[in-house]
Amino acid sequence: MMQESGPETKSNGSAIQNGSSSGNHLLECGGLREGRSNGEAPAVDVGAADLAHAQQQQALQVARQLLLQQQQQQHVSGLKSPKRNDKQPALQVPVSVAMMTPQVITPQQMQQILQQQVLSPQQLQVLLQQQQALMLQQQLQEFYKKQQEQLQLQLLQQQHAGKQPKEQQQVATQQLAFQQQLLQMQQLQQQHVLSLQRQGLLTIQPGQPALPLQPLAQGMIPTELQQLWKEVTSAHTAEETTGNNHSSLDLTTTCVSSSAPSKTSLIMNPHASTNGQLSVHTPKRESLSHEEHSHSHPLYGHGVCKWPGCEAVCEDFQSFLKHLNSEHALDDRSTAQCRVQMQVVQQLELQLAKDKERLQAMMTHLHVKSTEPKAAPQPLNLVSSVTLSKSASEASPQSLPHTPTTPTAPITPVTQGPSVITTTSMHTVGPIRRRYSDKYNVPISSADIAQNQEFYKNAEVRPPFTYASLIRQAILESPEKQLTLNEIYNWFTRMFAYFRRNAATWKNAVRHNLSLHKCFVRVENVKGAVWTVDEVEFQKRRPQKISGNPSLIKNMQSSHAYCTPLNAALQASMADNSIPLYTTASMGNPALGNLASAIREELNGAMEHTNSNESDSSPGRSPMQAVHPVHVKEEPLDPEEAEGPLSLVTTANHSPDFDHDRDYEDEPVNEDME
DNA sequence: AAGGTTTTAAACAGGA
DNA sequence: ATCCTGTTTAAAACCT
Repeated sequence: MMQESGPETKSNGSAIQNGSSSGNHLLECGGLREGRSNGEAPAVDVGAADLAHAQQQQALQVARQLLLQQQQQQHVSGLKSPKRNDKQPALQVPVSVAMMTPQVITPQQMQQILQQQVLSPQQLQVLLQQQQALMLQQQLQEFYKKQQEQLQLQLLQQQHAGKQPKEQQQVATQQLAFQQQLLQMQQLQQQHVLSLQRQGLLTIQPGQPALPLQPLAQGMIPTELQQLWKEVTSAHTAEETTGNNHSSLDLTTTCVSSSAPSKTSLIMNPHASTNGQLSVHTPKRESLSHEEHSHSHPLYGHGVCKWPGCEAVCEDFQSFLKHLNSEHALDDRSTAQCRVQMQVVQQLELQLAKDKERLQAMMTHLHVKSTEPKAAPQPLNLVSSVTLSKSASEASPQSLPHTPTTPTAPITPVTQGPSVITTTSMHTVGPIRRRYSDKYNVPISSADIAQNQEFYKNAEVRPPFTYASLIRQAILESPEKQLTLNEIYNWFTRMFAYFRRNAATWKNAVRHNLSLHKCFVRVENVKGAVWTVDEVEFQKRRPQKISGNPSLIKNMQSSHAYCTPLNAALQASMADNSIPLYTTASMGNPALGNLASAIREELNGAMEHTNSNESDSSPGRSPMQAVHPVHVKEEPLDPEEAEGPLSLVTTANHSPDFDHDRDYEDEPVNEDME
């Protein structure tokens, strides 16, 4: 029965085969996504192939025309136009182009494209995103016009009327509000794109000009707008609105507002430094000098001071620092600007939440048949760190397009175009058997850490941990540090949605692992047999070591030396005590940040390694970057983050969702077969 | 590139 | 006979 499943997949159909094979390549290298998206012909009946092709061409033609129009408009407006567009199909048009061109596809045009159903879902999606971006752009421009008019009116009034303090304050207030709105709109667009990217929806391929965030932001604001901003800021300074009653916010600390941008950049930069799949950064950014990287400062970039409205050119970081201290010292003006920025950030966060919600609704709507509802709000890193293509085809080889929740390989049924939104974009993923070290490179938004437990509980995504690690975790979480096989099963199904299907497969794997690894000890009990963990053996099993940060490792080393002979429980608690160190350190690391098991594991691995071979901390491993103190410094540890990973442990045993003794039905491996 | 690890599949045995 | 548990082998993928 199961024997058949493997071969059957391979000989199943060309569509599926193509999908999964290209999907595998996809996993390996983001650059190939491009090729895949292009070359991928919709899986249609051979008889209809020509017709479909013609239709697709037609729709592509429409899309190209629209984009050409956009380009022309953009050219007229004097903006830089990427040159590759005309050569590339709609899918590959850089979003930045669309972002800067105030042209929206009419509903009719969109309808046309949609009705044809021949644009690949990716193409549709890009178009959709462009439309959203364009709407935003239009809003911005309208807003700009209105504000400009208002402002000029007010300036006139100010000149002619007597300068009464009240009016002055009013004007200043409005100017501030204006600044705020401008910034908000500007950042909203960035944020919007960013959010799309973080959802895994928007993928900028490495091969094409990536969306230049910074230039984009600047490009979106007409020069006069910036001029206006400067006027406003200077006017504001002149008037010295110390009282500033327009804002109810109390600027208790400047770090509040400054930490927000810094956080943003922290979120973005790691993304940029991954495999390029989700890269937001520009090629230009990539080519920044090492010095610049080492001096990364949220207020400094591209040799320019990024203080709102400043843009002073600073040749190097030192001069920037000087500039910062001299021009943006703690005074009323800076304080006011900070306050504004604070509000901007707040609004953006609100807006982002709304947009995310909207996106979720959109995807749910477009993806009725194959959406995993919980998948969208998940941290991006998780998606990228987890499995799929391959695993899905292995785990449920017959997974057909209609499979409701299986995050399958990019199978692209022509009749369900939109479903690919999730299968390809959301789950653009790594190979199934990635080990922890891989995930060191995967960035995470620290705020999402706490959600991961819920995520794995609800999203059918393969957890990036080995069976052995999971089994061990299950056992260690139990009060007695021992579990029956069935209880281990239950833990798996309780904690991971992924293990609620294909039970035969993973249960077999669990048993296999229990038997295979010496670290799992079977203990005869009155009621039967239970499984325990021999921690020493477990550590022997994994000589994988954490390199780098010797101090950190050494820190734990001493305690570990005493702990080694202790039983699993003691060691586990010891590891728990050390977790905050690693939690902070693993900020940029989704997989490690998620589960305490992984943290413990790494912890133990590191200590084991250090104990057995102190001088041999192999350098040059990217993983350690995530554990490096510099990150600790940049991302202050906040309680929520520190407790994120632990929450899995602490909440695991009282999950109301599942009945402990109720085993999930063994779903046949071929559940997806007709 | 080799060797170790992990996953998946499967055969088999013993007990309930 | 069937299911569960446990062991073992094998192959492939993955990782260092």
